Amino acid sequence: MTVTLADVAARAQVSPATVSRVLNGNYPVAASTRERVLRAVDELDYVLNGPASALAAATSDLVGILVNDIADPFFGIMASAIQGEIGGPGGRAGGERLAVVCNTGGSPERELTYLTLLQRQRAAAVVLTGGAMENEPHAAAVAAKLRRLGEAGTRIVLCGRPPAPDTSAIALTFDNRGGGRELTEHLIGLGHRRLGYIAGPEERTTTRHRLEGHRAALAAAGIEEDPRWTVHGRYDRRAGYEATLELLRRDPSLTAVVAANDSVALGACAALRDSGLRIPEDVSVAGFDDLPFSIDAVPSLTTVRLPLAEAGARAGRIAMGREEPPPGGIATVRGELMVRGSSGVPRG
Amino acid sequence: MTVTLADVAARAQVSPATVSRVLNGNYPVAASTRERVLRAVDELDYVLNGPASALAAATSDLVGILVNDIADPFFGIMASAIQGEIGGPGGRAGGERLAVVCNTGGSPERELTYLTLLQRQRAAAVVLTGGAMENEPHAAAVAAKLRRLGEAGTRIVLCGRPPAPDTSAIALTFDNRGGGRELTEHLIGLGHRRLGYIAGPEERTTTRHRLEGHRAALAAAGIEEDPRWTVHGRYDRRAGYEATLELLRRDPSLTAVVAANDSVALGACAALRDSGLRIPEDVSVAGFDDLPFSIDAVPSLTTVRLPLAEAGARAGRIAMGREEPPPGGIATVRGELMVRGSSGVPRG
DNA sequence: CCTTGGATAGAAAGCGCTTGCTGTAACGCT
DNA sequence: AGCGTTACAGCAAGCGCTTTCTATCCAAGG
Repeated sequence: MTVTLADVAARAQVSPATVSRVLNGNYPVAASTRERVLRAVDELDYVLNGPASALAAATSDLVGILVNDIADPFFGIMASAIQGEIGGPGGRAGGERLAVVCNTGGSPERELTYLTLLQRQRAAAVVLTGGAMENEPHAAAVAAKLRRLGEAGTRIVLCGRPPAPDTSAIALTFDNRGGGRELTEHLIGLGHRRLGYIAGPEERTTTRHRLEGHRAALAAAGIEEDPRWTVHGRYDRRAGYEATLELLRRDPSLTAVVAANDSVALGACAALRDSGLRIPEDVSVAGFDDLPFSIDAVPSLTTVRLPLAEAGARAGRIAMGREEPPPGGIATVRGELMVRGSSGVPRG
Repeated sequence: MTVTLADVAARAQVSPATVSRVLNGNYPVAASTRERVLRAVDELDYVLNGPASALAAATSDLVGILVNDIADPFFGIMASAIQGEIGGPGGRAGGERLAVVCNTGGSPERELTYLTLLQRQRAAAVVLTGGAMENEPHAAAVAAKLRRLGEAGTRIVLCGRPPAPDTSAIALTFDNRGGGRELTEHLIGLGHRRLGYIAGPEERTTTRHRLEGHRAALAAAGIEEDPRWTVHGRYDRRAGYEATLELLRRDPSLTAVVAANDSVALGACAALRDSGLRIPEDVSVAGFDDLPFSIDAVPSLTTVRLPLAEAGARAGRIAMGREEPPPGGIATVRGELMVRGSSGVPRG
């Protein structure tokens, strides 16, 4: 049936142990023997049995990447960068590791399920991307899971996610608060005093941090915030569209709309246009993340650029043990304000 | 150290065999025993050892999804849909399957590497998304790999990819040719006679099929194509921008630009604007795929909608054996022309 | 009251690979 | 020449689980 190590060994006239060692290249094997073995492997078209190998060696070459929404380029870009650092050489058995992307869809249960599945597969490393849920029992469950994974030797890296105390997880955290604050300061600097804010889903750290930054900027400028100015919704275009209509209904005098991210901002732009308002003459709009399409919006989007690819690559290297973790296991990744056409001086 | 089946068995005062049977639920176990076992599992916080299980049972619960570019929503949307159908119950051991997304980056070598890795893991199924390379030796290598995977019992589904003859692969193919033709017919119908075409990378089936559709429409309308009107590039915004400038340089009298996909079209729009041309008054633009952001372009993009999520979901179900494959193992998925603001009657 | 059979539970043989330990040549040194 | 080394190669013991076959118990049938 399927070719096994023993078959290769027989064909190469050596013991299975020798074949294994040739394949793993972690033990001296005479060049002539190695060649004979490799030829046999080739001739028989042998493919290592991953599970058997993982069982015997008590390690696997699987690396898990958890994302909230794989259809969102925010995660896609990070995942791509992470995977780019993982696919390369550096491991056992041909130096290939299987980087796998798991889509939680933002669901706490699926997040835990995937972590269990990865634990079951004895993953070599796990990278969790994006914000975390602020739901206490869930957070505790995740922390417990991470602790157990860490104890089992799985390296854990958080990319764009707040640190997980009491775990061995390395955290590369985005400075969402700082970025949010800078963005709103920019708008205030232009003269805006009545700013709507379209926040992401509640109970997410990203949502809260960006909103806190926004409010900090308002407070620093002595602007008293009107509760009507904040609406929560999902992190997508549709939510931005609807939230904007709602904001306009609540207070038509708003001169700026700050969105939780770029997709939401795009929806906001559409809603404003459909309401007959010009951007930025009537209302300024700002996003967050600076995804590739943001520059193509008309007018192009003022936003905060997050170095997603760089952060992902770094997370990937750390997960592979190819880069030193930051001191204290925590690093903050800052965003950069990108001022573009969608923000301007308010009318009147 | 780590908890094993035997530990659970000891705690529940049963044999390991019984624990295994409780966990897999494929053999009668008295309710009282089952409960005792489950309690022990819970108390010890036991997690099955995936590799050991896969080895003993000669099957695994891994499902691979190959994508060309995970940062591109085109693939993200499909991957998300596929995964949505796979994550659910229906398998062994808790009914969870690990759907893993592998990013080939469009590289033939990585595609083969990933297929080998999945073969090594004895994946339960593999879904390949997106166009294939038209490089003969590579195509043959992939076909051989797929054949071997199929023989090993791995179910194979192609989603948005042409059929692979002589393999057991089920194919859900996008009608790129038909879509391309319809799109160009629309533009011709508006009165355009000089149409630039920004094609994707050569050697890809998707690129060729869309281009063939375009040319078929031109031919049907009796328009002789000028070789200067076609430029090849990558499937991203940047390539679209540059290709458009090149097209304009070659023939400033073009009245329409057809792009290989929406991202490219967005880049084309930017280039046209930067060249001082209005859309669609001076030049019409069309894309392909109808990704979520396309409707937010200004003007919104005329394009061909591909039912990515539906096709992905179907592919996922077929991969899980929960839906009958189409007759002959091949189904064609049609696109739908979406006429929007970026296409109009040519000037003059 | 013994037999028959259904329902469970256990014993044990692997699944295919890795690796510590045990040979065994060939080599270099005094 | 004799002996310690070095450099490979092989043996065999698992890794933790699944599953076939067998054993046991008990209720029902004769």
